[in-house]
Amino acid sequence: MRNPLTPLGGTEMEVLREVWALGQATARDVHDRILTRRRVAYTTVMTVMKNLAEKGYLRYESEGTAYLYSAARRPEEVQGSVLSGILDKVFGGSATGLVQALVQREELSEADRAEIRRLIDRLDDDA
Amino acid sequence: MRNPLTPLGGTEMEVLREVWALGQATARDVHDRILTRRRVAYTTVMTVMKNLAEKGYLRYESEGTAYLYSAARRPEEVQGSVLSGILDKVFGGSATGLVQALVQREELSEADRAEIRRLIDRLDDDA
DNA sequence: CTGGATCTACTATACCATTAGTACGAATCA
DNA sequence: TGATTCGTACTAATGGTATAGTAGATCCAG
Repeated sequence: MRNPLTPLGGTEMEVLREVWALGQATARDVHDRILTRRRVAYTTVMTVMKNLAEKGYLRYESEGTAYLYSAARRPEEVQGSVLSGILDKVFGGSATGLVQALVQREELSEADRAEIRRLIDRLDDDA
Repeated sequence: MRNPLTPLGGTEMEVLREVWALGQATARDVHDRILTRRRVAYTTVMTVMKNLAEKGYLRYESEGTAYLYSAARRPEEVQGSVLSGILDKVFGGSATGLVQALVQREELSEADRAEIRRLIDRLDDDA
């Protein structure tokens, strides 16, 4: 797409999250984990991982015959950039609008609410 | 894409937001507004609006020779569904993780922080 | 040392958003 | 009324993610 809403697709994100969870992973490792949720070909995972490496989201090194992949970017960085895009393009830059959408749609536990308050309060302290 | 991260593309979202802002709008209206930001052909906007209507995001009625479009879904509904997808696929369902990404990346004003606190506190009251 | 398993590289296809051109009908204006 | 403007319908190219098959290399077990 020439004007995407997000820099990554759904399968790319899914694979990236598995690599983050595993630390280091071969295509086989990631494929095995994804198979617990849905059916997808091993070669599909391979292709996606290669693409992610080309885009700079993953690195790899040879481990015997296979490639051992690891993340080239921290989760916070990637998640942040995806969210920033959504904030701008979907919420017109309104952070409060985004939070409103969040609390209207998701059930937040008491612990969630406390944690969010803590995150906000910490901003005040730093300021 | 067979497994998109969001149900709408960037241009679709851009057009939809213009229709929300205008209430009712022809392709010409939307095109004019988008042109203030970037160059795009009139027919492109037309195609996107037709697609949005097919997907159920817009309705239209004849107004003379042109079509007068209006939103078929409320902003909160569409924004909420986009955000839910992101929450699941990017943040693994962690609302606090999402908020953390938000506050780490965006500068929030005092007013923003107060508003967010208010949104959270209101959940407590309802409970 | 050979056969099956495993892995990568290469190739290919489908889908879909984005982008836009062309043709033709309708309305409007001079 | 003839020409120009405007609008839609149709057509289509383009790019990129998602998906996967096949061929060939390599490795391990027997």
